[in-house]
Amino acid sequence: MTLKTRRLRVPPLPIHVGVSPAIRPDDAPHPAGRQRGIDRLIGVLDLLQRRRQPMGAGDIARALGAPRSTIYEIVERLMDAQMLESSGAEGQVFFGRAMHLFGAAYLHGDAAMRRIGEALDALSADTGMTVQCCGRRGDKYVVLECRDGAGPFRITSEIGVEVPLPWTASGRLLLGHMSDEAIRAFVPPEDFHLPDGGVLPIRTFLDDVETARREGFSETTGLANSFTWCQAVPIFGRDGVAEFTLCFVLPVDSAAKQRARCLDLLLARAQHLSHTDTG
Amino acid sequence: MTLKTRRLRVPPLPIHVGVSPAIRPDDAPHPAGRQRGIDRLIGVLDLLQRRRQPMGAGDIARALGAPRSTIYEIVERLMDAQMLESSGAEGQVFFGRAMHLFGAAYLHGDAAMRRIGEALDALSADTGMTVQCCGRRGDKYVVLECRDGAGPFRITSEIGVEVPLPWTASGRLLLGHMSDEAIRAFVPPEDFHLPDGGVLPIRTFLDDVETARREGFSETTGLANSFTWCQAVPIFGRDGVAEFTLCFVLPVDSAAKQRARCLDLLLARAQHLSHTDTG
DNA sequence: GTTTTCTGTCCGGTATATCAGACACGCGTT
DNA sequence: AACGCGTGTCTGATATACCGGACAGAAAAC
Repeated sequence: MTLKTRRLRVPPLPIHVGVSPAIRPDDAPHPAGRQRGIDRLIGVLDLLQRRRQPMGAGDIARALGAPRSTIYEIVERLMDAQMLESSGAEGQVFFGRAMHLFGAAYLHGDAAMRRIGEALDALSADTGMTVQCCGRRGDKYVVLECRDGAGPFRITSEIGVEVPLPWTASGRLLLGHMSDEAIRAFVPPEDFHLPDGGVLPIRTFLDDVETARREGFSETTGLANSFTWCQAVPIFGRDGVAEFTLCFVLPVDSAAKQRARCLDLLLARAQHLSHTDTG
Repeated sequence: MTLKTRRLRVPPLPIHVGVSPAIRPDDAPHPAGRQRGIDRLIGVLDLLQRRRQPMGAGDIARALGAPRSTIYEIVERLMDAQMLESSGAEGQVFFGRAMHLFGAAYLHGDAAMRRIGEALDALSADTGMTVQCCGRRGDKYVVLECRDGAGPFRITSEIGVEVPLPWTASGRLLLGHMSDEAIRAFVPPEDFHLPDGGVLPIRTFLDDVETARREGFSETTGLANSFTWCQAVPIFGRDGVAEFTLCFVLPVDSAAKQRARCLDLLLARAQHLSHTDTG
């Protein structure tokens, strides 16, 4: 239970237009002691998914605080199974072909996700704008699916990028089922620090969540960046909790009329996808 | 080392238009004895990817010849990590959200695969036909990526479906780097039994492979089914081996002129994607 | 009704996977 | 040369993960 605050060398995370990646304190707490191979394996995959770039076995071991010999073993086994493959420079590994097949099987098998994909296609075709489906992963917001907009200077995003919930319109909806206290306890304090250096007051965020819950949608701008206008609407699961969101990422200078049209399209689609019958 | 030939209840495998799934004898040989958690985990994922449908923990254990208690444990852990999620009926599990994120990271990170995806988009837009990227997984052919054609009775396929190599045009190219003896040793004898009940003579197949290697493409019909005309061209890796193929799946009654055009498009794209400079 | 079959959970023993550490090697710096 | 640093491989010891089997409850079969 050694809680190291020492900050290991953090490799530069890629910067993406539209959403900037989450700043993790560093990595999951190192529970130390002997761990199961399965847990090591999951740690390796999660690490690669967050770093979003090939890593060497030694780097992985260091980042996870795991024994090198163990990680070398596991990485080798994962490469046999094509879940990892050598990538980039000598000795670097990243996700392999098998992961793609597993992921495709998920998309194909999950009826909700398949319908959402069709909705994104339609929204993208209708408007030419960047549209996303987002959800929660741990205490972060994550892009689950997206269709990039058209045009020379299009705003794009990347599946799997994690961002603090308070930076996003979707975040206001995805926490709509929680009480103020629950939200305070759930969202890490550092996630209220915006990338421009400012700090979002928690009270403001809680009010935003309440407003979003009442109005059934959320619009934000100037949070993760200053050049996008984000619209998000909730997709409710059977339990009435906002499981996913549909989002448009519009240029901040888009016309009010177009914004209104996009929001209407989103609301119609999301209502159709939700499991609640009470519109 | 009990080699059970008793055939366990085999759940019906889904039938897909265009390509029928591979008939596995049943499952991988059960090595028996105590196994590592990691190997069990990989077994679970591979099993679900082949069966292509949710399974209960008990079913998984039976299919793998693994102890129930172990599989229950591992499935639970995988659900915690969102690599599996409950799906379908009570107690059934299938791939989860995390697998999708891992798979998307693979597609994003693998430069070759990303360029292939763009090529498929272009080919699909140009022709409106079903187009695929295929590869080898073990001794089977597998669809790695696809874009389905337009139209009311379109021919579709599904990422991840495995099929015996001799049933496909791509199979003739993917074995192009092997000697006759190597091919005989590599392809399971039962894979020469076609779904219509006929048997493909090995000699014929070897000649096909030779022809495909010489001509740089392969066309087949009447193998996996009788209503498609398949065209495949190789994408060579740095070592000169056909690592992927690009394929059109055309209706068998398509015009010769259209076929010729499609083949030309394929060849141009694949040459551009190959790592060989000797066009 | 009884019986059988399945599911999900729990428990103790032991085969072994994980771990710490050593080692050889390559590479860049002093 | 000597040194520091990082990589990849190997080994032996031991903490424990995996396994077999038991158990209760539900559901299906008879």
